[in-house]
Amino acid sequence: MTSPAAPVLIWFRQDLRLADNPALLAAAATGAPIVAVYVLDDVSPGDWKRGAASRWWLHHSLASLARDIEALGGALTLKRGDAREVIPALVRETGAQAVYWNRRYEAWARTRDEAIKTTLKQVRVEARSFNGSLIVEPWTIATKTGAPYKVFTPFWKSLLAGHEPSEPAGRPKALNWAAAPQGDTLDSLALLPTKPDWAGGLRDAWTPGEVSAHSRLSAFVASRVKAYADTRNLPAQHGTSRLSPHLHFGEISPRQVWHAVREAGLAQTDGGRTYLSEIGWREFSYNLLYHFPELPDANFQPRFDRFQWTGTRDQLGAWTRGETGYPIVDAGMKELWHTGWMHNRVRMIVASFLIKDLFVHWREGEAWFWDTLVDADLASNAASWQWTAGSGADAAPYFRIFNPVSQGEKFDPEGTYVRKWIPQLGRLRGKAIHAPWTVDRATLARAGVSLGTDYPLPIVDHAEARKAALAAFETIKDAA
DNA sequence: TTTTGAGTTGTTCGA
DNA sequence: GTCGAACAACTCAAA
Repeated sequence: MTSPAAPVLIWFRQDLRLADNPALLAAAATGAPIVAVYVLDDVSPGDWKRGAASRWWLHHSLASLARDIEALGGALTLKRGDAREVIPALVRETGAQAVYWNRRYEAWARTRDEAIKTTLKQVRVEARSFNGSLIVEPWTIATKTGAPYKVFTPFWKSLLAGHEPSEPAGRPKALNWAAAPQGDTLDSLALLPTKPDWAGGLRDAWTPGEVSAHSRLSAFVASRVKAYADTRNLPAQHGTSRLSPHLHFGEISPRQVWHAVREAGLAQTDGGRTYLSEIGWREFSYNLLYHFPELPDANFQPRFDRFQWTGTRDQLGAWTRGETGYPIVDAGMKELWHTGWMHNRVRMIVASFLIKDLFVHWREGEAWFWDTLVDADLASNAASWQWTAGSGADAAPYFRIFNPVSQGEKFDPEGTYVRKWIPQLGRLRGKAIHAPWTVDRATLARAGVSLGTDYPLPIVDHAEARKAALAAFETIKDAA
């Protein structure tokens, strides 16, 4: 089926945008009519099945992409099922001459995509993949000896030295659409929560989609990049870009982000450099995931296999519910639960607490984040949890144990963030709000707080937990 | 091949 | 209150 009118199928995945989309641009450049498809594939083996918050986002992002495509006279076909069957079936149905997509880097996705490529080639259908979500492909950056980088700083220097991204492309000027095949309705994909509908907080906090991604980026570049180096650590302030879910779903590309910062003349400022290095961490995480595909599942440093994770289900439960008795930890867990997102500084605090105060395996934290974050990303999530645990590449040193009280005092000095998410502590003043168990009864009473009733007592003693953690890490040192 | 300097995000203690 | 050192040892990456 290679008549001149045979369509090109563009398979959308985590690139839910029209601008700067290499696969879409290449499809448009062929001049052939286009069939646009998204496949909800929950059945490919090895898949980390998308979590609930992420599904909510996906629903709205797909709705947004479908609207944008319709505005250009086309239609987005939705399908659910095993992509290894769905894509070839769509090719047969539409008589497509080619399938184009942007790459993904998870082990299961790579295996699946390779299989699809093979299937398509057997029936003489062209299959082409593109880089739509990274500044550099993970196989392009290597040390002098050709090995993948395992340390962030040299990785990032190497990228900056020779791999600055080219100018992002715009939307394709004109798209020639083929008749869209029959698909499933968005509602039938059942991506939204029903009973109960817990997504109210997500709706208040976010607007998925390409247009919204760009307004967030513009607002961030216009007003907050300059001070980013100083304000990014303050969870009560809106100092970060909050682009993570948009980047995860490919509603915006890192190349577009990079150029927006550069166009504004901020790339060489403290704020700009610091911010772009966060994009660098995203790249680095993908680099790690690509070269070490087991990163989400296994300790990067095998000696951590000996670590005794003695935390209990109850402790994990208290952490997930935000009932640890440490206000900055609990505030973060509440923010996550209600908005599907948590400020990065607080992510580090809660992660350190789960691992080093509660001795719960980092994979439990990874799994909870996977289910509850709208920006849940296999590469970033895995790399970050292993970093905190100390089990990862270029990981935090074992003695870096966050003190939840001093972190609260340092980064939420007015207690504004805690007050927002734990209103029952709202009338405590000064440092008291970060350590209510240290406050005398009279003061607590005046603030209307009854510890153990309105708000839990600490479930562990941090000072003791810290000592225990240091001792535990001692036991997994490599034998001399 | 060997050597050398470095390595996101912290805390505590003692001067 | 502020400051520097100690907290380990190891691995990485380049010279």
